[in-house]
Amino acid sequence: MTLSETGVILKDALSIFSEYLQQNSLKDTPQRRTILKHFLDGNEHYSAEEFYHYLHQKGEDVGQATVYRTLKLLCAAGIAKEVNFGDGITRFEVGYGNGHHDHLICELCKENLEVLDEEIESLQRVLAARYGYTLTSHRLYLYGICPKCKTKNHSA
Amino acid sequence: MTLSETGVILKDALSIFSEYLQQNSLKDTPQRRTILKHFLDGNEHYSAEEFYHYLHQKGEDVGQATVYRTLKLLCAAGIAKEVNFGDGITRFEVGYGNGHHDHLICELCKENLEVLDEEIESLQRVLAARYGYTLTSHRLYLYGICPKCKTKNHSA
DNA sequence: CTTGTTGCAAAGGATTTGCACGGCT
DNA sequence: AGCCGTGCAAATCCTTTGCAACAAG
Repeated sequence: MTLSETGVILKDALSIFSEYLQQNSLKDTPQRRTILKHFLDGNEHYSAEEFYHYLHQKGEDVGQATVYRTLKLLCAAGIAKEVNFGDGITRFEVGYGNGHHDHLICELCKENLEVLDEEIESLQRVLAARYGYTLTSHRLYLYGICPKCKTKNHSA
Repeated sequence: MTLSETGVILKDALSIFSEYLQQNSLKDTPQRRTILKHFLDGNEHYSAEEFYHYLHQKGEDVGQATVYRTLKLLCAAGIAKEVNFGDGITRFEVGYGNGHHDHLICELCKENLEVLDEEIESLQRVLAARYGYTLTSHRLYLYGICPKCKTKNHSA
């Protein structure tokens, strides 16, 4: 089940977006709606370019520049978040209705889980405080081998 | 005190590099030695381009392509490591004689501390295992405000 | 001598931007 | 009507690559 199939996130995100646009005297255009709709649908970690192709596969015709511009806009509106797996490509994930999490990425099949451990989260604050820092955010990427790939490689 | 001022790291890194070059039938050129020497000296988180300019400030004349190629080589030899603060630029740090660590970055002054907490490290393994993953590596970036910047902003 | 290396400049991939036209409010 | 958004293509940024001259083993 994708996020938008819940029928809840989509509606809220749409209104958040409309509100954001109004408050910033920006315009509510069909392209922006299209992008938001499919972005919530996808629920993957698209790069701007991947997402552009995804849209075209879905029969939507939106310019590449508009995709880049709108994904940024969605981040500004708090609906999307940038993620960065270390391969130099900026990806985007749904950042609304979906709290903070870290990423657990299989090095073989690239499967990507969103994970969270409160103890780690709080130890990070403690660690930062040890140096006098006040933590504002963090990014944690865990790389490993997923159970499926472990099995596959044993039998191979 | 920079790493190379210890007089120890530099020597070891040089021999590791020579050894690596020999074992891979690669050549020990003046440019490669120059780059390695200043790389250890710098002890910063340079991007390839920054490092290229740094070299030229130091009066060394090495082509940009050679800098890119050699930094990669240093990574392959285990002397350098790529880091990625999330701004889409690949940076390099000394990865030899300097164990694993995470990064604590001040959002205001960009000061960058290398930090480590064993408890966090081990909880990461536990977290991955919870999903059946075997952890191979991870990257943790903590963003916050350093004590100096906190003071500055209070008085301002 | 053979093979790898260098430096240049051109190519590349990802992302941004200038501009004229078209669409919201 | 006025102003913002769109799409295109050109521009930019960072990085890689092809190639001919050159140097290390």
